[in-house]
Amino acid sequence: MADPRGDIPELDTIVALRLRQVGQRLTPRRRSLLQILRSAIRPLTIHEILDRGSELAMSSAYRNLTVLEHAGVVNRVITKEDFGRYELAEELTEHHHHLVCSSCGLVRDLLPDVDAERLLNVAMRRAIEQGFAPATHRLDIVGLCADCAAREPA
Amino acid sequence: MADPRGDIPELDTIVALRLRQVGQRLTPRRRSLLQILRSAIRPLTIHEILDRGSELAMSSAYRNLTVLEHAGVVNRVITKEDFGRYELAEELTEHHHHLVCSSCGLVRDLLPDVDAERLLNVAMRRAIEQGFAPATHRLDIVGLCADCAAREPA
DNA sequence: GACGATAATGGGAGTGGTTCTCATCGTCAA
DNA sequence: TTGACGATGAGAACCACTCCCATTATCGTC
Repeated sequence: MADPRGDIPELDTIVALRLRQVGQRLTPRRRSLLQILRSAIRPLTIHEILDRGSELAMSSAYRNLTVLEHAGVVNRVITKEDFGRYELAEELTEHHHHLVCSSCGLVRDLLPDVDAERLLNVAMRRAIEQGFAPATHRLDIVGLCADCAAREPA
Repeated sequence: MADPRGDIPELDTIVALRLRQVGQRLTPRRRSLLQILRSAIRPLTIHEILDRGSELAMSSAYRNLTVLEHAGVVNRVITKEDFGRYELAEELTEHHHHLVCSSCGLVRDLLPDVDAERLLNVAMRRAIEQGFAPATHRLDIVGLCADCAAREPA
């Protein structure tokens, strides 16, 4: 029922707290960046962000996204494309995976199911055995989106 | 017993075939690139490749890695670092996942286990339900490597 | 083995995403 | 109001990567 990207009343409060913990403030620019990311249904590129954000300098966008990422409220998503995409951190939305189209570069969110996540813990445990301290994971399903699959019969 | 990165007698044969299928040849440069990747225990950056490959121009390295990737024998790995890493395609080694250190950027291979793969099949099936045609997947376990964990008590 | 067509190579210039610099502006406390 | 300090924005700088093109190697054919 509740859309995970919908209203999170205390989002500002949470974000302000996180920022304060790393010695940063919640400025108007940062608030509008979060607003833009919150209303998106997929990770956005810098240009998509600038298009939606009025009066936002590119340098400020990059700088603030980095600050927000460091504060743990924004996540930089990496794909096969040669530029980054940004989304709200999972803790502020929901843990999810990505569908990545290898043809057109489209990235779409995919909510995982409970059973799948449980299985993943096994992989985490094996990481620990190797001296690694796992914090989270990234799962991308790579293939062709519906549009590209229709276009490429191969 | 058998090290997955060890000798694969017909590697050249397989690679030559794959290249021919996309209208390319197995040249000395490409052979040496494969040799370098084969002897590595983790995905290599361009600079690591150039350091190990004598007399290899950067433009040729990039061009040939792209050709090899297109032929399906090399895989470009993306991390949080702002440059790519290359490894032999899974079909020539073994399907595996990556441990990615969020602090120092280290990438290490992790052989998957049956349960983890089962999870992925679940995720793939759900991708199909959404009109997506999955071809492969990427699973990264993100956290702190042993060295960074020791350095950062947090 | 020589020749010609075609592809591969390598150096350097070009491209574009991202970061850095710094002068200016805004914010907050006193 | 003032002063200190952080945030902002415009553009320069940076760097991974790609493109261009003259040179060189490869392969089939005579």
